[in-house]
Amino acid sequence: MPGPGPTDNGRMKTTDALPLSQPPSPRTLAQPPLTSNVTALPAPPAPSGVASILKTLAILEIVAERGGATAKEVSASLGYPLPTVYRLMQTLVQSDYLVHIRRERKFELGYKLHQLGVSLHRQIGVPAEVRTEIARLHRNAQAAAYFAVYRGADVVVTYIVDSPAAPRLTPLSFGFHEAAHATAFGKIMLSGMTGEQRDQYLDAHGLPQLTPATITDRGELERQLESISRSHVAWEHEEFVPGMTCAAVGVRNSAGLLVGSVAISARADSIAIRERDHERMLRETAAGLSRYFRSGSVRR
Amino acid sequence: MPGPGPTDNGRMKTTDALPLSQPPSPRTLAQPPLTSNVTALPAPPAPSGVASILKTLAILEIVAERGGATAKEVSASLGYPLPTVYRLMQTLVQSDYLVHIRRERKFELGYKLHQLGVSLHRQIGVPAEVRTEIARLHRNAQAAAYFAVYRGADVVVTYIVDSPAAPRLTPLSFGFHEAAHATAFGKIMLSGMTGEQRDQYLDAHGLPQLTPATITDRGELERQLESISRSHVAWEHEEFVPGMTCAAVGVRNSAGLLVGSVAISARADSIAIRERDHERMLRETAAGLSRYFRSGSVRR
DNA sequence: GGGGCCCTGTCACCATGTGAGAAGCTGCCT
DNA sequence: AGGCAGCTTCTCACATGGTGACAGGGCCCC
Repeated sequence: MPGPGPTDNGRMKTTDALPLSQPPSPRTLAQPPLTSNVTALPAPPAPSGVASILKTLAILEIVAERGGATAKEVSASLGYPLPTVYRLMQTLVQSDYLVHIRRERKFELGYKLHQLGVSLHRQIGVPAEVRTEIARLHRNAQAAAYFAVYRGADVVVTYIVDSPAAPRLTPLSFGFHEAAHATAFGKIMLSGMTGEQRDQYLDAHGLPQLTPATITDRGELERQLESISRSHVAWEHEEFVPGMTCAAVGVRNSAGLLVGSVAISARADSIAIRERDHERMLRETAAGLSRYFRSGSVRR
Repeated sequence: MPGPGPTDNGRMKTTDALPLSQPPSPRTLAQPPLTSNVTALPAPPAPSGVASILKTLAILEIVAERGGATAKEVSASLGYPLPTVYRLMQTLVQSDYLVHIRRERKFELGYKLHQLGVSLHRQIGVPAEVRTEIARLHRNAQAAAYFAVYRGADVVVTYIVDSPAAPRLTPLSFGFHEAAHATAFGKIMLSGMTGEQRDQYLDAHGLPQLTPATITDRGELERQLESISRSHVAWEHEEFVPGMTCAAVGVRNSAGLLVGSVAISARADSIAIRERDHERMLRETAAGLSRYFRSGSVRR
């Protein structure tokens, strides 16, 4: 068996069972080598949780990543014994989360995942007004345009309009909710939290260094958030993706609470010369959407 | 619906029918001993599979159906003890399949489901040529138009074009793969199988009666399939949805194998007068797509 | 301040999932 | 065709890991 290293046959704590190995989560990207000193940080995600379920979900994600996989491949890449893999996969097949394509001897994703994806979008529900305003912003600013909202404890991108000429930042897509400290819309949302909420959030997520310019010092971030809450606009210069810059403005509801934010991104050099223009367009879009969240109409 | 119900096809309406699902506490609950007599029914629910995973997936689906649910609601409607529900849901949260919205004390679907949905669509991958041809068929026939393919052991709808004036049959959407015996594209696919494959399929799925006109007799179905394999067109008159009728023609690849089928649906009365026209348009579309699957181009 | 929910621990039990081994089952190669 | 070499399913004894009653924080709302 091509298992990694010494196959621990005996009944041991299969501590390596951390199935979070492969998932293409942006969490694991951009690991600056740093000094390889053994940081005592409890970096590995807590292994808490029901093991068999984590295993099953890991299988699902492997199949998603590879665009279909055989049981053997799954067994090899996750290190689970073959009969276990079959049992778990059959359970997924039975519930329509996977499909077994016997002809090709492999498993692929099942249709239930389509339904769940649709349900997710329905739950998030971006109103048509938001969509048209973000599209308009994209056209006017000739930059990728985003809308993000609070959801639970996260800041989530819920709508994006871009084009080949003005593409989105690659890690950004619907559902993105990491790295608030390094994105413009993330900073807007952080600046709208109470100090306590912010502490809790930053404790949980940390300030990973994504580029050389990423703010990793808590004090510096706090100072910038302070200034953002006065100017009502957040900028981010190559702190998230090298060579790219972002700006965002908050959207508030009738109670004056921050409900979301509007953002644009563009190449750092191209946007620099037009900061004023871009800020104005952002502010106009945000004002229109704030009106919408107050009164149900974008028009003044 | 709650996945655990095997061979419960014909259950397609996504009504919010209370997920009675499986026995709440099958073992622990002391059953009134007497009544155990009979019920020699072959135990319709075959709860084969890993129980904890079925429970977890059932939770996921409850949250999807209701558009968010509290742990208590889940516990009540599935009959699982509260701590168990919390444990399972937290595991899902940890893997981004659920999100816990503390403010509203409820759980909603997580972003991983979006990624998985996207992966599913990528795996199924409907070519642009198919999309444009189906759209053209919809316009010309002024009827909802469908494309379905084999996938594993199923016949799956992968693309639909409809409009308010010519809406799709309500249970039909991307990923639909039930009731092959009652749909036109299903009949086309069944007619392209070997007798053995067909037997296996029908044994597994049965011929549930969906409307008064549904063919539920295996012999009658076989006879009709026979005739379909000669005429190369399948009709279905109110066998799937009352008042609606469907027609389908197969699409073949260079090896002459059936790879998919094209279908349209319309009100039974409106389509009746133009059967010839509709058949012709279906045949033209199917021929074009067959050319595409043979040579990579729709054009002759 | 108090009461009523949510939510999260703790813990002993034992049902449940686990994984080695081996037997079906295909389809491929010779 | 035969036989082989995978893939897939089954069986079974074991102890692990999940389970669920209970109880203790935490939070909001009355």
